Amino acid sequence: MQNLLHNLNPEQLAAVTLPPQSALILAGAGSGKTRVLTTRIAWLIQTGQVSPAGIMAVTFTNKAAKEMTTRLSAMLPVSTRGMWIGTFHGLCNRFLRTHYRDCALPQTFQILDSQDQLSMIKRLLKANNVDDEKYPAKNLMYFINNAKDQGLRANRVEAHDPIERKMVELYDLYDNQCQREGVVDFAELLLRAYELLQRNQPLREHYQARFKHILVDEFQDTNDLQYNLLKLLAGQGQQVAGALFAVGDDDQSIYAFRGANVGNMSAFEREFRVENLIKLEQNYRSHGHILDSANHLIANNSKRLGKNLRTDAGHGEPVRIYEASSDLEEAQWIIEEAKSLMLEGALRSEIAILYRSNAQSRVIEHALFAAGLPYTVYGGQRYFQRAEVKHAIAYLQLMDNPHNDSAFLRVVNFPTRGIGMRSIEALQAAAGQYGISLYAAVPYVAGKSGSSLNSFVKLVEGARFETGQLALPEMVRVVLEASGLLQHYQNEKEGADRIENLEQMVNAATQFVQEEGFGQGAPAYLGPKTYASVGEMLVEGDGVEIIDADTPLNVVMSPLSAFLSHASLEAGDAQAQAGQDALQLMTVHSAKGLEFDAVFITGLEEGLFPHESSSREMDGVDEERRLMYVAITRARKRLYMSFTQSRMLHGQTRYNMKSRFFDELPEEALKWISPRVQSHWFGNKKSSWDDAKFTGGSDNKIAQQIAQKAASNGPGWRIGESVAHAKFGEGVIVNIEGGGSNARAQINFGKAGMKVLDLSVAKLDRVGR
DNA sequence: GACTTCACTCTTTTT
DNA sequence: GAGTGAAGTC
Repeated sequence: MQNLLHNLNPEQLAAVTLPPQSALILAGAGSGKTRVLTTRIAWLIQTGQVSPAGIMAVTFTNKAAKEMTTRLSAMLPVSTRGMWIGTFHGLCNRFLRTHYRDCALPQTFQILDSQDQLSMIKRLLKANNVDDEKYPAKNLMYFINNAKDQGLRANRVEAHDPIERKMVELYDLYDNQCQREGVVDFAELLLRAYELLQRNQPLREHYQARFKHILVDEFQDTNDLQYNLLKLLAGQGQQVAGALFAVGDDDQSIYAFRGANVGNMSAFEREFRVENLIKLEQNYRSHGHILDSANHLIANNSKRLGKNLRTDAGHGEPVRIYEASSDLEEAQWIIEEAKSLMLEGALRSEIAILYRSNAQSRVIEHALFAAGLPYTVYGGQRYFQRAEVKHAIAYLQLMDNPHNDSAFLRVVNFPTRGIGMRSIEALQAAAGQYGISLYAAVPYVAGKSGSSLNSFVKLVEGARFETGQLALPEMVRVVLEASGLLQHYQNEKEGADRIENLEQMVNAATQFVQEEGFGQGAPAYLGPKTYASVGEMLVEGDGVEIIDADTPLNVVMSPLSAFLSHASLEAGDAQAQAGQDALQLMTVHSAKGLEFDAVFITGLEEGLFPHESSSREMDGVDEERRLMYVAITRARKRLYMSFTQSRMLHGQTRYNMKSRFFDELPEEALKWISPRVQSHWFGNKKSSWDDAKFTGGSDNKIAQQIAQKAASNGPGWRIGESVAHAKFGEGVIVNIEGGGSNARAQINFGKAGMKVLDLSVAKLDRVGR
């Protein structure tokens, strides 16, 4: 045990060895919070205070859960089996699978991902003749998820106006439809679990008694429903209360947009009468200048629990800041800097390029590709989200639960088999009339379309019959063939990648079966029906069935059901080119929890970072600032920031001002390395930018256009230039009209808005540094 | 019914 | 720019 606790600093040690009471650990970035969390679990078990089955550890991402499990197995001689370690969604899924009857779900219920949820809502709107202009599907989806995240069913949502009343009505219809189809969305997983525990006392008491220690990672990201679920599980206010050990950092709360409520931290402190509050402020990750920047920036947020990171590492290198002329040039600069880092010996995988939104990766990817540098993009199009993979999954879903209409519609005519709009409409009418699924409605459709539908049903059932005894990977292989998907893509010109992805699915299934402990040859369908005979079922209280704590996944789920859950819940990290040493590209959001020797934060422009939509939301800019804080604190040794004068976004060029966050960084930690070039588009003055970059492609045209426009206005002002106005403050020239003494400039003054000023009259200053 | 083309919108982050 | 949905053509 000495081993376990050595090398912990006093605060970490105190946190790890706290008595079994509720505790709140304020853990700054890079302060070793995962270490504290896992060491505490190990310590609790090694000191005999709790058995593995008494532990529940909740995270938000699958990555974090996996990491925790790995670290624990390294620390503990005992197996991590029996502990409940996972994401909120993963654990709730497991819980609902175990108690599917008690929460009125079919044993093979399936999970809708956001895509499926949206398409389902669209269908619902259509079926009910709702004007989708007035009630956009996305809004309704947001409305529903929001309600669920707060733990509210339709009958408990307050409607303030007719629009909301209608939305509530649709919410109810939506829930009914889900129930008919035997599908649940993400939020529903949590809400069902919560309601079941709420309603079912013996069950609740069983779990309360079981989980002596509940540990929550990234507590600042919990939403109201998740917090309430934790309260219920911990048995807050009860005699047998479990200890809730919450680790979080209010400065890293970046998920308010999906219902996260930082207020849960102070609510927790208050409601659980937390006496043990420990701050971890010693940072082991970043050099001084980087940490100073982070501290300085985040100090601009008002509502904070208060925390300042310190480090023993020296100042290190200053933060380098670069102003590029365009997004292309920004990418070029990143590549040059990355190359020189690698010359100094940096590993490619230790260099991260971060951006605010996924759309920004395109330009950088392009440049990296052209430069021949290997890179990996995280997030974005994930494996299980790819169209061809979703198609294959849909066939599997239909075989496990034919009433999943989303799956049905996805593949009923893909590959095409002569079932068109009219057949589908007839089918939907029949299904609506009898209140049944599309699959179940097939017998009610007569005529020609009826017979093609029938053969589709036969296809699905034939596949099920054929694969009845096969193991999951073999089953997947058969389905890929039988569905005609493989053949379809073989005939397609650009189908090679897709076929590869489909074949990859067999591997994914093989790996999954192994990792989850399903027997190598276990039939894909078999599993749940056998659990009663395994003797793992206990009966308590009013005949409530409780499968014992240690029941592994393979007892409550068939390999197929489990695999389908996995596909929805894990989405598959963009198939990481394992082993490949590559540059890491990702959004700031997905960088959370990671660290790199060198980090580039790109696109630091007003409107992009902070994002323009943030100014509309309450405390939106504060959240953007926290996001920036997360980005900065990812870096160990080197930090780069960049912004550009012009950027191609959504098909048009935009001219943004540099991000306000630059003004919130400590000047002494920064080094501005952009060349100060006034008019690099004019031929006479050679800029230090490589003019070669304008020699080809569409950018060349844009550059010429801009140069022409600028030239016609004589020396002085050009588009993209930063200016200052006595009244309006700082701005960026977005456009210049006319010439000579008539020249007028359209200037984006950010806070003061867009203005058109007469250049011969307006008093403008150049903004230099 | 299948397939192509065109016009249109919506562009933040994700379990 | 991409993805969607509607309309047009075979």
